[in-house]
Amino acid sequence: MTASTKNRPSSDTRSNYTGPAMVSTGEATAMLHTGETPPIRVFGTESIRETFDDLCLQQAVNSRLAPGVTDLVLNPDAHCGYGAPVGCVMVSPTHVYPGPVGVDIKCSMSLLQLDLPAEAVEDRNVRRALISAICQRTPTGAGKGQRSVGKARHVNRTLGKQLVTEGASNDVCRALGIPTAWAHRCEDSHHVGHDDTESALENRLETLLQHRHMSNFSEKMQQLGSYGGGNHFGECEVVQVGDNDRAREVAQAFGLRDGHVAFLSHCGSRGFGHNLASGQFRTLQDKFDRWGIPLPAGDRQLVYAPLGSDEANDYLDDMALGANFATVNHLLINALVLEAFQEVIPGTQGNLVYFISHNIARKEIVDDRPAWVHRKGATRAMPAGHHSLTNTPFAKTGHPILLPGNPRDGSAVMVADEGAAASCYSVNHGAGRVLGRRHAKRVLDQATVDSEFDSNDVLSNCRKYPIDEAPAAYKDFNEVLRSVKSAGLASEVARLKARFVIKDASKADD
DNA sequence: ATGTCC
Repeated sequence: MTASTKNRPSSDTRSNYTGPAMVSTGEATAMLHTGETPPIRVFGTESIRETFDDLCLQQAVNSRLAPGVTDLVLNPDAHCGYGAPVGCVMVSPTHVYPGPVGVDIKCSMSLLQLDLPAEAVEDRNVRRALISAICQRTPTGAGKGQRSVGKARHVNRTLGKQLVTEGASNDVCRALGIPTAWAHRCEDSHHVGHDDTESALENRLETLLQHRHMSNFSEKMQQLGSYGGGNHFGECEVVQVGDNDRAREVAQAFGLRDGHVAFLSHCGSRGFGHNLASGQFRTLQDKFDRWGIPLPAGDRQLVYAPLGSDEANDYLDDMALGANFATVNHLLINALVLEAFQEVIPGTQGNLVYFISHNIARKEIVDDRPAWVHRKGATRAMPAGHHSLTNTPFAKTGHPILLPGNPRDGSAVMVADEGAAASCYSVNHGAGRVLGRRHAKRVLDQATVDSEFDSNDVLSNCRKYPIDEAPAAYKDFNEVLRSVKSAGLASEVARLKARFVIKDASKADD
């Protein structure tokens, strides 16, 4: 296979599909018809649905028709991905799919509420000092993981093995200086192996460590507490709670403070998760080749494993190992960010509002039976009273949904409504890309992008903001949120207004 | 997403 076709479906992918047949069923809902199988539910206003290009819709159809798939949902932020679109939910009671989890296992959002009033970060010099203190502790960029200041938090091999098998356990949190209470603010603080045991993960890890592609395990553990690159970021926000009684009530239950500073983070499982995901793709693709198993729609990114097989067990174990890394990575980042705030503004206190993934498969009850719900660029959205929230702090309200928008228009905290049942209890994971990276670099102007940050008084660690990450490379966030609200999936609790952004600046000067 | 192909 040549480099140019490697990441895209082969041309015969489209042979049995004559084009999208999208039928509008409401202001922000539609059905995408696949022929024989039930239609795909699509969420998005008409202008949002126009952003779905043919390949994105084709990927949705391919995924819906793949073996063992019983449901597929397309969200307003959907765009082309690997095999399945980014911005979709795929349900299967019988199969697991690495592609519709994604290559960054448990890529997630977290929000730290600080006890600082907005005025505390008004001074540009204070914000510059915060940017510097944070960047010294939570590095950005490929391969970066070494911290230059602060409390020593070296992750040795033993601690690395412990954290990828235990997740955010009390022992792991204590070893890394993470408040143990934060584990209760996680969608999942701990992922177990395919048989629901931790020992399965310990065994799988020992097997992996004998493989060459995992020989850099200790090195990858050093990346704990770092952002990485691409669309990952850290962002200082001012919380603006919605102007209605429900928003105020829910915000209070979430621990959000109107008019106060918060810190939003987006990152995943770094090089470790990438090693695991790419290893799984290679292994499964080799087996499909060797055994002559037909690929769904001829797409190598849609390889799968039937539940109960050794292949599925290994995949689920690898996903859990990567997910545990991502969980502890986010919690450590939040601890480091709090430490940075305390250095610049002594006495600052902070609490984790929530940590929630948008790239993970979870075993959930769908239509009264267990199924693997693959959310690829999609966020779990369970409303008040949902059985899975029993004994969590959010049983009576629904859990926080953290949606990054862009540094110009803000981000959002939402809460699910009853209507979320129609989307397999899911919403979007952000704005969604509207320009590909190469396209963005060609059509967007660096000076315009940078001056927009300046006129909005949003500071950044980047001298030049990465142009393929500019707000204009993403969909209209307000229209995306309007889609979610109008479809009855979730309600807005608060907006987050950016004051400064931490991004990987290393490729911005190309 | 990922030292952007072991």
